[in-house]
Amino acid sequence: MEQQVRLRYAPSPTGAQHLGGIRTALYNFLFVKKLGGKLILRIEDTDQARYVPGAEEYVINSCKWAGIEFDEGVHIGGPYAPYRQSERKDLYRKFADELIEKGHAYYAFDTPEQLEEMRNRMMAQGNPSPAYDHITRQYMQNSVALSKDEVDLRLKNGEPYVIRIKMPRNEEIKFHDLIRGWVTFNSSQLDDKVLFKSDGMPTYHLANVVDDYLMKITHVVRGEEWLPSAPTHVMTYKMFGWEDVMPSFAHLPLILKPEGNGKLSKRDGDKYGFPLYALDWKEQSISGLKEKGFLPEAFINFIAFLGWNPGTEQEVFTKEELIAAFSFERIGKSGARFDPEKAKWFNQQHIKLKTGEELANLLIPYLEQKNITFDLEYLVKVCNVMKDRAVFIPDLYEAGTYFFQDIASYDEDTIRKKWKVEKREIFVNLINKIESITNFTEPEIEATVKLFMKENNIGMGEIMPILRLALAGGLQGPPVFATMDVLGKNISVARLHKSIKIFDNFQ
RNA sequence: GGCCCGUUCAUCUAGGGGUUAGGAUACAAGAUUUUCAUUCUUGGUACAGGGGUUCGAUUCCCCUACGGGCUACCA
Repeated sequence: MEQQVRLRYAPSPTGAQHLGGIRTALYNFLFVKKLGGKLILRIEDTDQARYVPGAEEYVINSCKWAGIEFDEGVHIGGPYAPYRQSERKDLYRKFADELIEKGHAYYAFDTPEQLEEMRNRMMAQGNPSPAYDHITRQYMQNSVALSKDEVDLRLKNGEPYVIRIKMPRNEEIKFHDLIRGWVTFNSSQLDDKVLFKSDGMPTYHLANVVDDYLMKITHVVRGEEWLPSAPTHVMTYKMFGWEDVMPSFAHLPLILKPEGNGKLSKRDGDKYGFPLYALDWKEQSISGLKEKGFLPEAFINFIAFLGWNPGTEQEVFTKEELIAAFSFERIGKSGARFDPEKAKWFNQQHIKLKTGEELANLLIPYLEQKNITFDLEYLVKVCNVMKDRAVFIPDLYEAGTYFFQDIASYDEDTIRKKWKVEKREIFVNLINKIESITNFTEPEIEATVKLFMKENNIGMGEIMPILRLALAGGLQGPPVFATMDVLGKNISVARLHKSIKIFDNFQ
């Protein structure tokens, strides 16, 4: 019988999680949904020095907004609780001890100063990257180099120590990566990583392997920055005798900065004039795509395409479609640069997919924040006529403020260009005609105005810009008749009358 | 420096021993629209370089270059 697919997203709460982090969560989610498995949210907070309060909530909220749902995790519990490594602290020690008993790990008493000295000495000898490895360990303060009596004494005296993995010499470590295929390392190149710190906490390397084992994780999907330490993890599984249940690995290509070199980093913040995060986090001076007016559907669609593609020409995907189309085989191997322009296009596409009602509901929080009052039914109408003109949600309002308040300012240059005094009388007649419409709807208005133009033998170009100017103050916007329909008869007519007075100033 | 992973238009990418190397974004031009936006049409720009293997290489192999990651009692 097939083992149930279980994946985990395991961020460390050291700051705001950017696009890359959410993309990792998303790929985990898509795969789990496609295969009907479980997704776990585990918090890897073994480094108390780097802990940032609020980071955990930020991750949870970001995922929630993006529509990434978990089946188990720190925020919802589950059969393998607790899901926060700091709360699992007591359970790691015995695994470290087990490795020591098996001869796969050892105590190391070296102080930070001694380690520093070792590195300086080796660098002075021409070694640019000194490592605590199978050679170095023989000359250091540890239970491999020291006598048993000495070690026992130090332990008895309560000397601080760490537990290091005893990486074997010259062994080939080969593992299959779902994205990269077979990857090979030689154990002699690997160092004796610390598994258990002197503060009583495990390091990532131990906690990660132990928890994945305990939580029956079947696939480890994480960023490419983990590839160099993957062989250490593979070796750890082997040392525990867990090879038969070792998860599959998938190391994702990194997301690169919009400009310049390097991977996207937590410290990139807002420096590109475009949010690189899902949500605002004011205390950390971080602004989010949500607050910018991104739709979560567009957000996941876009980040999914950063490194993955379906192999077809379809680009606009709903969440369900992404789940159906997703596979690791179609993830690329090279890093992808984040492109704000393409991101905007995705948002525009998803806005077009929404109904006026849906858009109105998304716009409401923005309007409330700006203290703009509105009628829901009216708002829906505005959204319907504005949606082809919006890239971000606030554009629905910002590109058509004249739907909500008096015209703030008229485009004077255009008035000078389009307004002809000799047409004044005919324009007044047209206004009267419009005022006489009883059924004030787009088709009615259009029929009336067009009939008027025909009777008076005037062209569209002579009258439409004037109407638009009178109703919207400028030359952009939805079709004039639709605009009047939305505005309603009272306001439309009032603005037309008022415009005459304004135009009169431009003889 | 060492180890590992990469390299197709400006960007995201498809493709794969013989193709006019395809799509999308951005950009430009045109059409539609009374305007803007939408939509549609058209256009330019890409297989990092050098060696092999082969009748033939962008595709397979090697080397070089370039890019990236890692190189902590951080994850």
